[in-house]
Amino acid sequence: MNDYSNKHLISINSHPLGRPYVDLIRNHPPRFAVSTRIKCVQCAVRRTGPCSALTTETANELSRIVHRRRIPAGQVLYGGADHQKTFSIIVDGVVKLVNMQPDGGNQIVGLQFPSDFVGRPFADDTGLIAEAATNLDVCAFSGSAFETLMQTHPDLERTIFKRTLDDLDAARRWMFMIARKTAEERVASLLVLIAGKLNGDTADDAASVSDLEFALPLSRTEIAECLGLRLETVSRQFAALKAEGVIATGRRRGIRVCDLTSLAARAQGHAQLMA
Amino acid sequence: MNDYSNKHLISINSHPLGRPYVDLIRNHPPRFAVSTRIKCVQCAVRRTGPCSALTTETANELSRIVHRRRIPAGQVLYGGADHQKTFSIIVDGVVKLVNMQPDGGNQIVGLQFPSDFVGRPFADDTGLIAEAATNLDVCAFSGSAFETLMQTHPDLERTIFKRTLDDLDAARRWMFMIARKTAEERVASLLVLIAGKLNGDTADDAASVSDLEFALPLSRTEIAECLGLRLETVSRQFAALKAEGVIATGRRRGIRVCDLTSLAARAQGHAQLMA
DNA sequence: CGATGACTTGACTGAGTTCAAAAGCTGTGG
DNA sequence: CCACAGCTTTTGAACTCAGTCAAGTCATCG
Repeated sequence: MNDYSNKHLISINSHPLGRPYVDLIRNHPPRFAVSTRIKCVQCAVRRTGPCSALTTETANELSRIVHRRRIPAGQVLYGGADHQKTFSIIVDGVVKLVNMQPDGGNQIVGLQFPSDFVGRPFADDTGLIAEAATNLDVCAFSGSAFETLMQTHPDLERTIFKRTLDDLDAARRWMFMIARKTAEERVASLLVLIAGKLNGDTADDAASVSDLEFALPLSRTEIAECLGLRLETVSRQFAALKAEGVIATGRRRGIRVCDLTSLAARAQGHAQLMA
Repeated sequence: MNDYSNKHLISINSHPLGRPYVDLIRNHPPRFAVSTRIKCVQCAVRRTGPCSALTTETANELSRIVHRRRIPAGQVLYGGADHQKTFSIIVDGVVKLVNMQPDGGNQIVGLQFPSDFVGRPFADDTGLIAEAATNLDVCAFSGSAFETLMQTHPDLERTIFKRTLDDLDAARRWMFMIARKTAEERVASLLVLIAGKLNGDTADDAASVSDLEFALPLSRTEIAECLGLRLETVSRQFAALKAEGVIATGRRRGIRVCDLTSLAARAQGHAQLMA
């Protein structure tokens, strides 16, 4: 047993994801985006990303216009003041889609994880911005080059189309969650979602119960903005889950899911059915 | 002044939309869907529907596989038990997209109006169903024929792609509304949305203030399911808006927006700023 | 007419918000 | 190393908006 406890702590370095989340969490001095050409063969998301669905010919065309970039947390990928149109495929890190309101209250309307596509073809401003929630590794494409490529390669367009349809389904499921669930159910749902995404949705539930720990990519405020709650409410729900041994929290947004089954049950509103 | 009052009534027949909503509201004995071939030139949505964006060649191909149908309120267009895959373009009426939950509480996650495209390419079950909220006139396409046509006609696929992106934006805006607004703001927002859609979003706000009346395509229960509220709450908000002279209600879901400016202000949460 | 279903109204309750204060974490500079 | 500032997060207590339960009204149709 390691030093994770209900009271504190953990060495995040040892979390099972094997991804440099420690790196992502610390507020590095925002360095300039590093742009390099990389080989897709080495890519962490080459099996699950949009590029995996393309013909080799299209994939080659894509790789010709791509730049691998590191993007610091907080940077805007699209939308907002500067409408520099770029498209990205997330290799590592999390992006939040935010509906910014002049009068303060922001609403996070979507999260994008590694292998997700980020961008809005065919429109410049939809009132949304995409912002790096953590430091990011992305494959970035200039807007014009990418849209041109979409025109000439129907398989690319169809791939993005399918992802858009999936995003739409996800948005509607999310909407249900916000509209109908209690605070506990919402928090549990988000934790299940994030835990699943950060594990690549690979682990079957039973097997991964033992040591599902990771660093939350979002602050309490951001979680609240996701769920349509106040940050105090989110904090209280975390405290409740912790008190019941369902989760444990560590330093610096470290979190361990101690009982995924129970957490998933709570996400569905069956807290009382548990032991 | 007609017989619309704060207490009651109106002749819905005379509403300014010029559409057969009276017909839609009465519960006709559900007749079998009438299937006919029609000429697109006569189509009420030929300027705004997806078909308007196609090359004449593609439009001709489309018109070859289309059937105009009347669909009674309550019928499911896709999803649910029978996954008969069809795609439709709404000519008249309103479709609701419902997230059905086994434990009762449904959530309406989207509304589709005349000229909107209804269907889910590339997937059979997404947990959603599309149901006619009113009687419907639609252009219906068999799933296989339509998807084949999409494969061979990129302009068709792109048109649907663009609509999907718009739907996604709309879904996310809606999400914001549900997550952050008060009951009054939600009800006002929905009324503004519906009023706009039923007028084809043509009238500029100021001009149409005088006589914006129409028949609500949704019951109180459905409105509540849209907004993440209970029907009692919706009813109370209607009562409040009526008491303040912002709207007037008529028989059989008839409604008149007496003060669109005030209604829009309330939708934004500025009720107190009004006179 | 009386039955059925949609809508309204009332009284009470409670989950989540709001306001306020304290505690924890992280980085800085002496 | 400690003290401090600027954060985020936690905790507490009072309040409020919308939910819940329960009648009651209205509309439509057989």
